[in-house]
Amino acid sequence: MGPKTKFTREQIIDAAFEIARTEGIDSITMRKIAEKMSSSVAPIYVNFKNVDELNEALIERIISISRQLLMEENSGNPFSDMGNASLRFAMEYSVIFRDLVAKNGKYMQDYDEKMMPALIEEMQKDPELKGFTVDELKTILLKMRIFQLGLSMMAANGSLPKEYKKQDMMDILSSTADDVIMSAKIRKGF
Amino acid sequence: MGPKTKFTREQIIDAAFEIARTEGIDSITMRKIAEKMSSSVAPIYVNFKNVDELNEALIERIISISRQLLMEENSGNPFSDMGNASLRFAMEYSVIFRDLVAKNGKYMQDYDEKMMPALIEEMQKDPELKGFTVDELKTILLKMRIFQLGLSMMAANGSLPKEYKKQDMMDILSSTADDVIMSAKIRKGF
DNA sequence: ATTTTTATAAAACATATGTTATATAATAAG
DNA sequence: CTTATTATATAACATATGTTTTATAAAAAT
Repeated sequence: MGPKTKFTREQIIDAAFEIARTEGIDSITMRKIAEKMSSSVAPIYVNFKNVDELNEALIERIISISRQLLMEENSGNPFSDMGNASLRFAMEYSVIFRDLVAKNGKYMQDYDEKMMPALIEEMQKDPELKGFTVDELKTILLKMRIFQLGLSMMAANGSLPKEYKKQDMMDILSSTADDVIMSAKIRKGF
Repeated sequence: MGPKTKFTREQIIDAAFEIARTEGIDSITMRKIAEKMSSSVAPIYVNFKNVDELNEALIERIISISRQLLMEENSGNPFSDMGNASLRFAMEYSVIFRDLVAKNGKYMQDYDEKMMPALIEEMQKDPELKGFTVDELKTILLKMRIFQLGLSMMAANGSLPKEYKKQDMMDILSSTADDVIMSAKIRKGF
């Protein structure tokens, strides 16, 4: 029933991901993928109807990797976990991170909106955050999501101070979280 | 000495900018520019050696517009002015803003590094910020730059809450600035 | 008035890229 | 062993795009 398969769907996605990682998603071409696998473009078209379908598979792969990074974080503090996972992704896959943030509000947005309710729930359990209304918690969360995006973006762009290491980034993230929460408490009169 | 010029360098940059504004910088092509001007590509090559030179001119135009936006802000508070200018740019030219942040750490970076010393100086004059060391001021400034980038990015991506207007964005920016400064004071024992 | 210069248009050229068609050979089915 | 299937390579095709060439006409210089 035909010769043995030499190039699998996964290998093709691997090659595409590697190009995206180093040169950016827009730099992917069928011929480049083939070259990276030392094949022709034929195996690609056996596994994918066209370039759009391949891109979908690539996005899935990227999402799966980001999910993996998040699962590897387990401090117990979901804020911190999401911040660290986001930072790690932004640093390890900076080109892709920039592409995603710039091009696709969509995926990020869906992802965020899916996480929001769970995060609010987690916050409500946090003794540190007792006494806040849901609206107040939402504001705190929004501020932190904004800061986290800015921080990850700067990390990906290399526009943080040169001496900044990952730990410094995590520190400033956590310090700003403290700022926001402490100020919210003071405003409430705690 | 030749027929009257029908298409000036400025008109060409205008057309390129309009394409960048609506479709993104990468979507600019010589033929699209020509079509927008109802000309052939010939006038473009009279005014620019090649596409790289045109892109340089476009970047200059973009920088000049962002400078213009900043000059139009004059609250007296340089923080607030930069934040508002950044937000306005992100909202009015969201596609270009995303392109710039994603592709060109370079320009943004040069710009930021040029502004930093002036901003630190302004902060030292602010009575609100009396008593902080330069390093402490730098940390406050960094936090605010990070937040501002995240906020502008979210504004450009439309990923802020739907009901958020520009005023709400300016409010949350200013509120977070308060958070950061208030917390810094408390840490110092003020 | 003639010539020269040059802004523009139109077409051609070179290259890149997605996609499809064709040929080949390896494997399974009979 | 023969045939059918199919994974792969190669080449071809269609389109997009940067750039150059050629032709034309308008303005200036002579």
